[in-house]
Amino acid sequence: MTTNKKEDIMQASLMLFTERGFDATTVPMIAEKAQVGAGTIYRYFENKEVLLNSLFRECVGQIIQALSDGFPESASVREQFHHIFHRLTRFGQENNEALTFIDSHMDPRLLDEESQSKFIELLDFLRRFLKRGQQQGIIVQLPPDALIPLFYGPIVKLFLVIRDGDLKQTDELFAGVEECCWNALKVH
Amino acid sequence: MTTNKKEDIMQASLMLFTERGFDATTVPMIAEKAQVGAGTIYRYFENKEVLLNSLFRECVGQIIQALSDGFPESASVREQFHHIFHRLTRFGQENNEALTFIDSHMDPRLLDEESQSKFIELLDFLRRFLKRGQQQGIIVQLPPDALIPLFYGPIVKLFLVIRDGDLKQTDELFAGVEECCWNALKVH
Amino acid sequence: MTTNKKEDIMQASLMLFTERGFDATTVPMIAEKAQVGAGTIYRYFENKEVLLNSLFRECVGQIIQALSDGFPESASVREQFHHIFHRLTRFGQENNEALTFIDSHMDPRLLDEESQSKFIELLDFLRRFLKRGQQQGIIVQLPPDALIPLFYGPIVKLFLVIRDGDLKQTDELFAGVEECCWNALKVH
Amino acid sequence: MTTNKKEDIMQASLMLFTERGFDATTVPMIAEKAQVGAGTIYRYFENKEVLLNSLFRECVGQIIQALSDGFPESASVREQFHHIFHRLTRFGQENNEALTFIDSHMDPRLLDEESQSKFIELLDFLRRFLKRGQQQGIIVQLPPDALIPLFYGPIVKLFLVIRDGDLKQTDELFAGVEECCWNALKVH
DNA sequence: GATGAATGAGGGTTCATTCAT
DNA sequence: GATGAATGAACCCTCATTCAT
Repeated sequence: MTTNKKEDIMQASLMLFTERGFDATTVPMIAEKAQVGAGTIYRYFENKEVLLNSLFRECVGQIIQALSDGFPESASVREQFHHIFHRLTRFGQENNEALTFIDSHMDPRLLDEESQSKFIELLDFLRRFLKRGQQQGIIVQLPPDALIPLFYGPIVKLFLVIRDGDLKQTDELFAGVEECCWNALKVH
Repeated sequence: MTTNKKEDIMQASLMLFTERGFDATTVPMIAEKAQVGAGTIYRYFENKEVLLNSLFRECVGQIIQALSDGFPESASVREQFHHIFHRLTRFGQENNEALTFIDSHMDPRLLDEESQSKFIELLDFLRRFLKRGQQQGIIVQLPPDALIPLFYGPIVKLFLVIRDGDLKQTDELFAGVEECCWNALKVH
Repeated sequence: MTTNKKEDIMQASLMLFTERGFDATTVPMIAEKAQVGAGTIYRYFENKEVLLNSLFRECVGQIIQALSDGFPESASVREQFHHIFHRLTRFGQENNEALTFIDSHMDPRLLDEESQSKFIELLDFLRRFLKRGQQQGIIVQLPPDALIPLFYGPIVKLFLVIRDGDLKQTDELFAGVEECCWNALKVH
Repeated sequence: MTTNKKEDIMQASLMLFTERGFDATTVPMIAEKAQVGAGTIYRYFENKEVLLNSLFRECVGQIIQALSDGFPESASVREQFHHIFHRLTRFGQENNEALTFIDSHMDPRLLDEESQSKFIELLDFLRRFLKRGQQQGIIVQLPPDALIPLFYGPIVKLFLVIRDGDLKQTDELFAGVEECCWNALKVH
């Protein structure tokens, strides 16, 4: 089977968009990294913006998948949080760019309706978890949208710091940060 | 007194860079918003990139100023954290763009040495605070660079959510988030 | 076979640079005359200045070629001078712009090292000829750099006058001028 | 008396136009060299092009003056040529730029009617001299416009070589070149 | 299907010229 | 009269996109 060009293009864009940003990434750059002709990209994606949106949806979808898959519905809130945190960091470790890419391309000027909906789907998953925790009196009573930044923000930033080489990713580190984030959320 | 054009240009750029990003902001856009001719911008800034760096340094400097000014050197770690959190959120409230602008333009491709140093100055201020707290056994023993995201990240994200209109900024909200962030940092 | 765009661009630039000068020639002008898109020029030449230098080197190279090719090494000084004068004027007749172009673009602000070297190569060819003539006591004892203007200058100017339509180019004219130039050089 | 600003501006332009060419010389450059404000230039000259033309006419006028003044109407052709050659080189020595400036700015796109007429006046002076010499059978029978390059061209080029520092200007040099040029013109 | 040469709209930037001081 | 800050037209150049091969 021939190598999957569409996959190559998406992989190359992901790296370049993450590294340089959408605007600073040129189509020829993507073509070169993906080892395809520039015109080939237009066979798979209507234009650069559509490519971005496909990529964005794909990445967000993967995260939602990672979070939903095997989610311990009936476990304790703490255990559910562990699942979320663990899956998020594992995803980040396996696919370092995706997390950063999503975070730095959440621009309504670039994302279409569908991409934005997809991201809201992710937020809703997190909101639901938080609300259940609040109903059980375990998670602090603040608007969920104010709570999400308390663990999602640190995770994203953490991978940025790691990527810059300023921090080594170890299980201890993630365990420590998880504990901190949980302390941020839980009622004391 | 004549209006200060340089100030107008910086103000306009700040808003546009924050809103659209550096690359998606054109010089004519800045000129129009600042109500000056496009050429005028080049009387004050060598080029668009220099303008970005001036702005970046200015904003980071203001934050450092806000944090250092009246910092309670001899107060408790908790009180010092309150100072930092309060000044940061007050700065964000008074100057909503600046915080977001800095966070979204920390690109080594765009920032020169001096700008990066200036930002490190800010990080060092926060690192010193965290280390003192750790020496007193009050703040958890994790690398400071892993701790900074635990309160700096949420604050930045919070203002993004606020700017998108999804959340109203109230004293209660900030007080609540401060408590959460402190819980994330402190030893339990 | 497709038309050679690079060749078209060089031909168009040669005419325009000669007619209007480098600074007064815009890239769109070149594109229009060469019947290519403006962007196409940048596929073949890094920028306008590189185009100028390519053109300059090409033209100087052609002259050197025309002079060296079949140069009568063992003939008399007079015959060698005839060769030089004849080839120079024939070159000027066949390629009217090139001579004028070179003469009017010998600007160290525009020419790079390599272009300047190439021109020195041409000068050296002429200097060597003059020195041999001086050693044989046939050409007057003045610095070669003062002698070159005595025949190279008039030839260039002659083609300027011709181009302005003030003079018709005939064999008699060139023969007459050659005789004059030789009289300028030779010991009487 | 205050320093003559108009004179300063012309002097500064002469140097810059000669050194860099008309197009590569900016009005602020002239202002700085002339030690006046940029706006001041427009008090004396309608625009940059008018300044060029004033300068051109002034320089050509000075040469005509230098040639006409004390011209030995009734002397021999050889003596008349000596007068012309001597005055031209003396002018070049005293005012190195002017000669080069004129030669490199003889562009119909830049010069107005009047400037071109003024230059024709200079040419006519030279043409008259040549025709008289031809009538006396002393100067070769070629179109005067083909003869002028034989001594005017070398003189201009000579000062270029001198300015580039490749040749020292001495009386012997000029005497030698004069002899050569005369040999080019005279009937043998 | 795949390519990359070609295009031209639109960006950053310069600079001749104006005009309020 | 003199100034130089301000302007905006016009430059050079980039790059998303097309299309002949």
